[in-house]
Amino acid sequence: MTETPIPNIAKRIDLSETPHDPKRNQLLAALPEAEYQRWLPHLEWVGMPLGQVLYEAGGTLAHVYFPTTAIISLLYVMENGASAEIAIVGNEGIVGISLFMGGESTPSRAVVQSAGQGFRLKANIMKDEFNRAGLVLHLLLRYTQALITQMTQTAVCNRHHTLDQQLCRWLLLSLDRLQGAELAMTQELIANMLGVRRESVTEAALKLQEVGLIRYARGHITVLDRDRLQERSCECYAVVKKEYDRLLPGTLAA
Amino acid sequence: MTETPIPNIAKRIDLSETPHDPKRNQLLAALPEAEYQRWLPHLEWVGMPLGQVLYEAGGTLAHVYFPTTAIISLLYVMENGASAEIAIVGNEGIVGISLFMGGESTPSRAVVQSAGQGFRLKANIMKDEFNRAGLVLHLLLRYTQALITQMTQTAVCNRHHTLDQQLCRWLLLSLDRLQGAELAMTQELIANMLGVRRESVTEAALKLQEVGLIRYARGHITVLDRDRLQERSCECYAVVKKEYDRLLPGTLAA
DNA sequence: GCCGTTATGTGCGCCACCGAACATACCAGA
DNA sequence: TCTGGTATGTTCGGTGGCGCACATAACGGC
Repeated sequence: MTETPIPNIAKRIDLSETPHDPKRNQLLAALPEAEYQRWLPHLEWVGMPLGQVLYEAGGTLAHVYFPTTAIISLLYVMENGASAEIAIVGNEGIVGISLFMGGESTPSRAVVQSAGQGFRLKANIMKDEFNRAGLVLHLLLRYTQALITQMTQTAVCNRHHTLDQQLCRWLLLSLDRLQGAELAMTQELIANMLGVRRESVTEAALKLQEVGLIRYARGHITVLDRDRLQERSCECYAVVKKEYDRLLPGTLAA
Repeated sequence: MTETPIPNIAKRIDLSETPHDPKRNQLLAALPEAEYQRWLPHLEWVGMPLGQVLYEAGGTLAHVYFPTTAIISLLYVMENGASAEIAIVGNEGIVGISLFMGGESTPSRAVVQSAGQGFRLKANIMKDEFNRAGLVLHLLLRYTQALITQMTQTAVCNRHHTLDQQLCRWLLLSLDRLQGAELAMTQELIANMLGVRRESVTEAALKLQEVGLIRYARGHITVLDRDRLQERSCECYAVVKKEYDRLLPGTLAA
């Protein structure tokens, strides 16, 4: 293959980049201006390197996270080490809903799936803001419902759809939470997310590459034809997308 | 087989039975007394026959439901008619969380999985009560988080576990939400819930019957050995159970 | 420019579940 | 007591994904 060489992750995504606008997180952007101004001094910019664990299953949450350019996976890891992704959170959302839902923890883990940046807010501040009720509360609950839909479709998809379809869905969900059409992601990692073998991902990815939907090269996927990817995907992607759009208009890109 | 004849559902569960105590729903029982007294006049007793659809995917919710003796399935039905259960709600919970979560509707359906009774509350009353914030809100949100855990485990279970294990999990979850050790449920219905073929359920149920864990007879399952059922189940059941107990102590039976 | 590491491609037997067609058994009502 | 519907049991070929063992290929540090 004679592709142009693709530099590695560390070079392409500069984690030391100067902090950018918190409003690149769509949930923060959707806040009423008064709340936003109140939060601003508490919003702490954070780099999110690939693989970083934002919180561990069962662990206490010290912060909630608002990704801007990073993507976070909510992952359940079983006793035997096998894993399955429950949902994907990007700049449309918030990581750590159990904090304001009242559980303080969840049995799942939050891992950086795609390196990038974000902001975080201390747990007690988040709780206080949430408990003021009003618009913030309702915004966060609507977001949570959208997240529930994503989890629901994950369950359905795991039950009924082929790996091919699931890979398409997963690429589309990830793409919606990123800028650009490229993903830095090895097949090994994708396999962990989808809860399948790495070899199975290889096979599925090869098929997509053969029909020209994506281009794959050592940890870098470029989506070449988003529309046909969507055609090939199962209905699950559309259901989730539609629900995010309905509950949080303008929040999701694409 | 020379079992004692088992009368059919209609005879065993008398839907015309006089209304019983709303506090048989554990969420209602967990309400502060002041709230409970305020809700009481609005709580409408309802019979819930097998198969009744409490709300349709995408439909507007006129009420929220508090099952007492009934069990409700949250079910996603795909375009091609295949289905998959997302979560089970019994007397520990409430059906219609999207009402107070702010979405008003969900892409999934709520169906009576086991006939029984319950109470319902008009949508606007529920919303008003929720928006008073305070204890009711936090109780409902903790419940929602427990429900999210159940959905999460459904996704994981669908991905990684055998039908045998899933059937055990499903029986245990259902049992926890019922009184007694008997379930009125055809294999066909269970197959719809688990999103598998009826024949596969037959096979799995036979195995369980052979080792003496259950007794199966034309739409009636009797669980004979709960402990061994749990041993045979995957970790998913325990994770869900533990999370309900943690978030809503004393709410789940067994 | 070499070399260990990491990422991807391939082959093989295996098994759980599918889809379909069919056989049996039980129940309910005429 | 017959009869039609409903619930359950059985069989068989097909297939998607698994587990394992390798082969290849690209990168990146020296």
